[in-house]
Amino acid sequence: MTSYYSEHTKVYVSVDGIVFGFEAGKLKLLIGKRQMDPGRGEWSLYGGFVGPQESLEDAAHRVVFTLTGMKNLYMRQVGAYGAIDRDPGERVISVAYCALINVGDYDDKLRIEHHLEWVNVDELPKLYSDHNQMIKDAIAQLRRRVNTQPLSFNLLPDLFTLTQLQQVMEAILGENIDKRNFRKRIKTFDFIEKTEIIDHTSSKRGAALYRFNKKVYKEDPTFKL
Amino acid sequence: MTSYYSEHTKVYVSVDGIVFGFEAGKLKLLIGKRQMDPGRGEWSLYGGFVGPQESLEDAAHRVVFTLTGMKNLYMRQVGAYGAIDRDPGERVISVAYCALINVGDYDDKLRIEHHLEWVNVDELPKLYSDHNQMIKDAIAQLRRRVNTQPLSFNLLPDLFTLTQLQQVMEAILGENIDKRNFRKRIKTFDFIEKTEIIDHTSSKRGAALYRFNKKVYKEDPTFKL
DNA sequence: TCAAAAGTGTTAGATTTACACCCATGA
DNA sequence: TCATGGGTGTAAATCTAACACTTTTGA
Repeated sequence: MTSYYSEHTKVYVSVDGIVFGFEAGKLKLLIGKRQMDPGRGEWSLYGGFVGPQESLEDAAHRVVFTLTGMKNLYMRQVGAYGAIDRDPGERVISVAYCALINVGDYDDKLRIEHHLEWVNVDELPKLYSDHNQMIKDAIAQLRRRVNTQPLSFNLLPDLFTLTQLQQVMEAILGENIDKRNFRKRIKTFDFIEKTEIIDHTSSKRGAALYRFNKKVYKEDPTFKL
Repeated sequence: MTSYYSEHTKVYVSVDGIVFGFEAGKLKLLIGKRQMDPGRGEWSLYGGFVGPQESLEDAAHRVVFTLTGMKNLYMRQVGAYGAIDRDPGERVISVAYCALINVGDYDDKLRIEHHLEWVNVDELPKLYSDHNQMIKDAIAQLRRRVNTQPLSFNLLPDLFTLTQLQQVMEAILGENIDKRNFRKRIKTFDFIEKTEIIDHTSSKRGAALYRFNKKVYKEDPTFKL
C-alpha cells in the first residue's frame, strides 16, 4: 500500500440527507430525533459516514435510500460543512445533499421505522449541530434554481394539475404567484404536456392533468421564469 | 478522549484553491506543476490537507494565503469532490474554493516561488485529478453570480474604469456586452461611484475612475442585470 | 492629422405585471 | 342552489436590445 500522505491527518466525513417533500400545499422535510449519542433525542437530519469504498455521491444515495427506499431521485450537493466543533462528538466534516421526492410514493413504514417526521420548512425546530444552516442553504439553492431547472416535478406525481405545480413553486419561493400569468407561462413550455385525463379528487369540476416530458425537455432545455 | 464514531473510517480531506485574476482583458487562474508525488510534473491547482485543528474555511484561507500572500479575499466554496479514485495516491476527498484577486496587488515573487503560472481560463491544459472539473464548476458559479453579486470589483483595483469593469464581466460571461447598455445600467447602481480622478494610462483622452462603495451596497443590495 | 479609447440617447420589441369574471360540478 | 376550485385575456408599464457618431489627446 502506498502512503504518500501519511504525515497528514484523516478525519471523519459524513453526508447528511435533506429530503424535501410536498404535501397539503406545503414544502416539508424529513427529520427525526437522533437515536444515538452524542445529541440523542435532538431533532436532526439523517446522515451517515462515508465508507472507504464509497464516493460522496454513493454515500448520499445510500443515506437517502435508507430513509426513503427510493432510487434515481433528484439529488444535488448543497455544500461541505467543516467547522472544527460542528459535531459535539468528534471532528466530523459533513457534506449535505438535498433530495426531492414525491410524498405519494413514500412508504410510511420507513418513516416510522426511522422515527422520522415530515415537518413544514417554516416551522422547523432547532436541529442538531449545524443542520439548520444546511437546510437554510438547501432552500436558498432550491429558490435560485426553481425557475431555471425542472425541479418541481420531482415533488409531484407523474400526473399533476397546474394548481399543484403552482403550489409547489409557491411553497419553494415562499410567495404567491398570479394564477393567470403562471398558466400563460406554462403554456409556452413544450415539455409540460396537457393530458386528456381529468382529475376529480381536488375539485368538483375536475382539473386537467399535465405531465413533464423529459425527452422534450432535453431537446430544448429552455426554462426561464 | 471520546470515541463515538470509532467503528467508522476516516479519510484525508484536502482543499484546493482556484485563484482567479484579471489581466490584459482576460480571466486567468493560477496553476502550477505539481512538485510532489503522485502526479509530479502535472499541471495542478494548489491545495493542502485540512489539519485537525482547522476548519475547511481556515484551510482554504491558509492555502490561498500561501499562494497569494493576501487575506480578506472574496472566497466561496465551489463544492466537495469525493470520487473514490479521484486522487491517484490515496483516497482523498477535496473541497474546492474559489478566490478572486486583483492581480495588481499580487506579489510575483510568490508566483515564482511556488512555480505558478497565470493561465487564461479558456486555454487550460489537462490538469491533475479532477481539477479541470472543479474549475469548470467554479466558472459556472461565477457566471451565475456575476450579475447578482458584486464579484467583479474583487478582480479590479479600488479605482477602475468602466471599460475595465465591462471587460471583467465579459471575461467571466464569455460574451460581449453592449457598451452603451452596460454604462446605462451601471449608472442605475448607487454603489458604483464615479470619482473626479481621471486615468490616463489606458487612453489618450483619459477615462473617469469609479469605485465600489461597499457601505452603500450593504444598505441596498439591489443588483440585477 | 490620425489612431485609439471614452463617452453618449433613442426607439422598437419583448417581457412582465396587474387585474376579475364565468364555468362545471358535487354536495 | 351554492360553494369550491378550474379556467381564461387584455392593457399598461417596464425592461431589453439594437444601433453610430462625436470627443479628446498623445504620438
